Amino acid sequence: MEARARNPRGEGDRLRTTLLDVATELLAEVHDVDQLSVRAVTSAAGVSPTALYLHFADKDELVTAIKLRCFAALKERLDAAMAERDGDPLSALRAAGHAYLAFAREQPGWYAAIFHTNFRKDVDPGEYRLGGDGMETFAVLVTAVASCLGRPEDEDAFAIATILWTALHGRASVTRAMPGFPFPDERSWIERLVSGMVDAGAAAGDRTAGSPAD
Amino acid sequence: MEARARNPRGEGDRLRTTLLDVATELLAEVHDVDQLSVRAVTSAAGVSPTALYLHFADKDELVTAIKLRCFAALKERLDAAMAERDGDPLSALRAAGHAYLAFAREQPGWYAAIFHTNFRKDVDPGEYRLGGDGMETFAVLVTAVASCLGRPEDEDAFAIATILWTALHGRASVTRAMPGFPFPDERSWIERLVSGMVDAGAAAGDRTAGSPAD
DNA sequence: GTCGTACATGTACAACGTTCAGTTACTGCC
DNA sequence: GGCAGTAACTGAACGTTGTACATGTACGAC
Repeated sequence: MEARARNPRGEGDRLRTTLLDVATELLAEVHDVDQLSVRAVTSAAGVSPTALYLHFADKDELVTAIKLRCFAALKERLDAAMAERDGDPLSALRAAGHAYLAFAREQPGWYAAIFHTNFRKDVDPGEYRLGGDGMETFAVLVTAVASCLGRPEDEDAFAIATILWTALHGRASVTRAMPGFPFPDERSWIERLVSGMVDAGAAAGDRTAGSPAD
Repeated sequence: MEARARNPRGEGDRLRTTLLDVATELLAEVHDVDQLSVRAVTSAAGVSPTALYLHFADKDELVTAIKLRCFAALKERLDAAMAERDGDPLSALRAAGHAYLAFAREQPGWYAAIFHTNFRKDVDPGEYRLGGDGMETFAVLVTAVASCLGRPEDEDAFAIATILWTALHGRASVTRAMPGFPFPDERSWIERLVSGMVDAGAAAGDRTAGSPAD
């Protein structure tokens, strides 16, 4: 829609960034990547539809790039929430849970993009992975769990972290798909989840390691 | 594609069933409702594309009907798994967990359909709900949790059941979106989840009710 | 000035969901 | 038997989608 001057020579990549900016912005409004059309993105960027293909092989590649951005935004939010409770790992874990659900609630389009699956039939299933930011973010969770347990980042901490994450994601996902579902209030639910799993982990650790309980 | 004789008078509704049958079957192959086109469904049913609109207002209504079927299939699977362990609620809970993940793994299209969100902008958000079968299925989970705790189906049992469900759904969803994620093996993961949450619930119950532990 | 190339645009196509007017064939009525 | 009525379905067409391919345009180097 907007008038736009062509980029100077050597600066063609600027359009790539612009397209990503615009697409991310639009995604915040439509709440679903499938609702985000190539034409809507390019037109909002002030460019012809086919200009997108100078910077992305197809829409899928655009979406993948958007996913990375959304993941980074989520990571930022979680990091901030946990940093506020630095020194109190249990409290940090709860804060992360609230931040996670808040992000999913307030930015449903971005959140959904992270978990979006493009099931083209010619897909290489091993291709899909947790992007760099993703694994880093998850590692923060594992660290927090480990320090709650007062133990190194072993398999137990990892397993507990996966349970916390999947439960949070599950609640976010169910809330989106079935807004009517009568979830318990967020605070008590997260409290139950976090302390339940951490306590179980601590008990298991005591049994195997023989370390004293607090 | 197939040749097809028109239905006799008064039996027009048969096509509705046929379309649902065919669509459900195709969905098992394509793994994504968005990949399921009206034309593919109608052509597989041996009928013109527009015939679908004699029985469904739009594709959305078709998808909604499919969702109900998929939910019923999931419920059937869970019921069967839990029935096998009748009398041992903890074991039944674990079996349900395995059955749940197995369903999501073996019928990804059906499973995804259950949680599919049609985010048309003219949506009534309160409209989306856990269908009849859905709430029933969940109620079974609540019952199992309650009998693990040896207590009535109170808020605790409900809250624990939501955590179990969301964690299971979360794992299924993450596995689909990020097949590379290194989850702990299913058996130990479910064991940790179920016993962790149930133990926590039992401990909390003891504290509030003062009933003896077993 | 004119040439090469980086940065785009314009046209076109097949597939999609959907609308609406039209066709087919069975049923009850005279 | 003929004919109207209607249930069951088709065909053509529209706007939108992702995308391929040919084309245009302006700037820096010679």
